[in-house]
Amino acid sequence: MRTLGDVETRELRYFVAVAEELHFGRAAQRLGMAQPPLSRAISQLERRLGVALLQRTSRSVTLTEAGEVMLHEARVALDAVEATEHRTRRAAHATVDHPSIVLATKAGASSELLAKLLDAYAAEPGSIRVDVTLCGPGEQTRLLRTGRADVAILHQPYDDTAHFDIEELRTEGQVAILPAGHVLTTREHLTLNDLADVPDLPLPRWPRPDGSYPAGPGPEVQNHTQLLQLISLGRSLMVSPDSCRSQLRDDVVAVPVADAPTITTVIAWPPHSRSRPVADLVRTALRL
Amino acid sequence: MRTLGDVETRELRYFVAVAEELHFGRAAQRLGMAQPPLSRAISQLERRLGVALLQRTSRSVTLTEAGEVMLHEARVALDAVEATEHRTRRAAHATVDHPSIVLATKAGASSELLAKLLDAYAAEPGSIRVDVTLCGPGEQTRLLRTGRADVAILHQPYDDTAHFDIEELRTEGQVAILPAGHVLTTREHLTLNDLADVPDLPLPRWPRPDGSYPAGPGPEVQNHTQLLQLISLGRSLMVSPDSCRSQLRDDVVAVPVADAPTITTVIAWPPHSRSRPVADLVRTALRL
DNA sequence: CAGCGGCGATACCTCAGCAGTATTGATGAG
DNA sequence: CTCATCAATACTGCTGAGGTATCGCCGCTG
Repeated sequence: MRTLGDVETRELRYFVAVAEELHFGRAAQRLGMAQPPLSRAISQLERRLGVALLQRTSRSVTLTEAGEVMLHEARVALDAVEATEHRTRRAAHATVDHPSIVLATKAGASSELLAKLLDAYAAEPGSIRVDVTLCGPGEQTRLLRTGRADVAILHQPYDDTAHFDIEELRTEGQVAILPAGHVLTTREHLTLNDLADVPDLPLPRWPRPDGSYPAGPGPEVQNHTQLLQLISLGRSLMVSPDSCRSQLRDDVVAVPVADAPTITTVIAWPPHSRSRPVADLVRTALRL
Repeated sequence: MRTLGDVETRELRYFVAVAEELHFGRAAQRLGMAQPPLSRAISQLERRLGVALLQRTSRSVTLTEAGEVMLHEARVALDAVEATEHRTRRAAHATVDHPSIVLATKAGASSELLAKLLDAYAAEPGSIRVDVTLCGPGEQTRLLRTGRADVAILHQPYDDTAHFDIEELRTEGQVAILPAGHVLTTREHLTLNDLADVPDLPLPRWPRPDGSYPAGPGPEVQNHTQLLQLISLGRSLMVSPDSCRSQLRDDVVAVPVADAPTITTVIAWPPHSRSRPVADLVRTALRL
């Protein structure tokens, strides 16, 4: 008989799968197992905790309030376990191989800032190799939480910085990127309201984490190059931090958006990091 | 055959036990199991990770660099798993029972501040019961990490706030608490150097987390009441935040210590807390 | 309203792998 | 050289995780 206080990661993974799918069959498939043992594992978990996590009818599965909490906490815990594995591996690797750190950043964002940072850090005494991982929006925090990256460049308020130590690097307003020659480009300033319903320039649709796209009129895009091309073709628009102006082609125009949220670029790292190189990199960033 | 990326909490618990004891036999005893399966489990873990965590001779066990990382990360991960369990239980409990939140604070610290906070919060609309857990120094952070508490009052720089969201409540200098009539009480200010080696007032010795005491000349103490009594008997001294003056008996005297680190009292909560009551409590604290 | 289909739970079985006992092998101390 | 200590190995037993077959519940449909 297993005692209380002995939850295994396997159980957490099972629960997260069911809680996300809200369907035992699909969850089992995703986990590469049969449905009955999954059902059993979940109800054992519930019995051991003495807590109902799911409300099941034969037609549907829903989360209880406690289940919602569990889902949230379990994701965090699983990330921490995964981070243990990755960071240990990387630590071992660093001792034999050349040490390096992994920096995660959103593709196409803050590139001059990043370039300056990497140059400045490389010039520091005792600096090591920095592997830059370009990832999709919102992916950086996950890499950092799961230990696949050591530092990340994030953008408040878009990215959730809750689990990290951060230092602010730069704060800037936002501009709308519009096709050259469009009516709106004649204005000095715009507001978000002006941009919400421009019939000929619908907002683009980005893929969700699972790869599907939300419904809507705008074009589906995977990256900023695509989007910029669509904008220059007069098919869409975007709102972006001020600093992106330096990289714009001349067939698009930037117009300040007065009431768009201010973007703060931050450098983030796991809260208990004891990595000397990470500390050096952060210090370098703050001196820029 | 278990695939990579499937570390179980059991393995982490085993590793932490061995890494802490640096002795397979004792670790096995602590885990309530025999030594051979523990040895096997650890070497399986190493093989699966492809990383040497321990250097064993038949006389001693030491951690490799990767092992140090693993120990640190594994503790964090295990706390997160434990937190999952506790918070889920508490969430379920809250829905049937009366909801409440648990506040952890160091015994004997910031009592007037805390009293004011609890009163002010109780007067708020929608406030719920607050269970106060008084714990030993440094214990608060563990309660918060493992989900046994929802908020804590911490004191920088003593407590490690790395894993939490915090708001500063108060900053204050420190004073030395001395027996009334002692020579040092005639001074306007003291320095830490003045206090380091007062032959008749040795610094007290507090228990370590495992219950043992460090060696030294000072008296062993378990709590502040004990220590205050020893001070009034002319056997010891202590350095404490300024605000403790209001609770002093008249047979001890407080003298400012010029170079002692400034103490910041902060309210801390887990970084991803979505608890409405916690947010209310923090807001109330900031308005004090 | 009866039959069908989808879905979670139950019953029962198999086997992987975890834990226990006994023993070996290595190494430092006396 | 011998003994004591401690981790690793060999072998065995059994718990419990996972698979298959099936049931029971319920919404849908003709």
